[in-house]
Amino acid sequence: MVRSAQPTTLELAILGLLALEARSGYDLMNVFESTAMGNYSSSPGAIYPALGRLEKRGMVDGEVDDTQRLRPRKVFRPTAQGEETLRAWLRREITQQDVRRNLDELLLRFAFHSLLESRASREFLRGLAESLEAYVAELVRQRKHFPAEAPPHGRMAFELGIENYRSCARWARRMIRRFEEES
Amino acid sequence: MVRSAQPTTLELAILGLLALEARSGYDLMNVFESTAMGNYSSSPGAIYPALGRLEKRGMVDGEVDDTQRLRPRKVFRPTAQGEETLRAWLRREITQQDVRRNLDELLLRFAFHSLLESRASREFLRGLAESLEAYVAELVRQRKHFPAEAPPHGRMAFELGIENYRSCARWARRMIRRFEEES
DNA sequence: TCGCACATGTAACGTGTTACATGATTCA
DNA sequence: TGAATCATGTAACACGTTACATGTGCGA
Repeated sequence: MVRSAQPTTLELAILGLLALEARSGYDLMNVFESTAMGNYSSSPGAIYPALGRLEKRGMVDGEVDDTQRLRPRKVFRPTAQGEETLRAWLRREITQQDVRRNLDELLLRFAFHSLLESRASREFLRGLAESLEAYVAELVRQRKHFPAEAPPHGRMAFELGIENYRSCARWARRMIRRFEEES
Repeated sequence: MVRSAQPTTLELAILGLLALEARSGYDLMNVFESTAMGNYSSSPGAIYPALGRLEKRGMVDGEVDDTQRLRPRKVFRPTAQGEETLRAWLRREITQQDVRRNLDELLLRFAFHSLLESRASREFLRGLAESLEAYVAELVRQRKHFPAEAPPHGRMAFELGIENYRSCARWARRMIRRFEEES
């Protein structure tokens, strides 16, 4: 239970997956390899050390399962402290920084929002939509002042960037509406 | 001119920027900090060592400029070998791997395609669109076999992922058309 | 004289990547 | 017997992050 440096994204992704369902390191590797979470890297050299760190910090708890005929597996689940850390991460205020540099992480966070009350999700989505819309507005402003001699391909890539942020914002608004219809 | 390990994305981004225009480390920091290339991290602790590595490998060439009244700047431009490495990167075949895990890098590559003939860009875009469409098809297949008990928020995030890949594919197709209209 | 913009760097540290090592069980 | 799948790990290495250190000239 060592002093807790703030967890890496991989550690938080692992924590989230374990909160949904107890898993072994091998299970986690498969999730990262086969599902759309693939951008968070699998490979034993990342997973096992991350699990070790989480265990050392008292975030997860491993239990050996040798009921199966194969090599015994070590199945992890989050501790109370781990759950708390996870929830704190899920609830964290959305900053402009996050939207600019860590949009993927924000979406990962949202993916685990099933662990929170639906009220929290709605607030999260609202914050996300607002930050995205603000950022899009800024990008559009930047585009206006693009120097004429700027390379055309750079400009095209920039257009795509704007479009993606926009479509993400629309998605967030749509999800908010979906939540409101449900209640 | 040491044995050349394959360059990191940051190194290639730097190489591309220098190919567009000779710059100092400080200039590069500003580009990464103020433009939409912000996801590639600025900060002297990344830029200067990267420039050092590129110089050591004979990819870039630094020249001290003390015509200005301020502290002398070291302005870099790519060597012939650096340009070659850059072009090889820009032309590299697009793999499914790239689309899944490094879409950002692909877009960065496209942003520097002004350095190539427009024929190469069209081929790049075609490859990109095809890979994206194949990946979207696979994701849609995955979605069909989603277990019913899968957390709803994860599913929603997954939907956004599909949408983004789709919108990127549409962008690529649109850019191809734009190139064709020009010629 | 103080702070700011310009400008270049270094050192410690943690983490992901790659590659390797091991071990049990099942099936061809 | 050998390959495949299940399963857990370690070691070297390179890179980015953070924080620190330094130096110049200009304007308030």
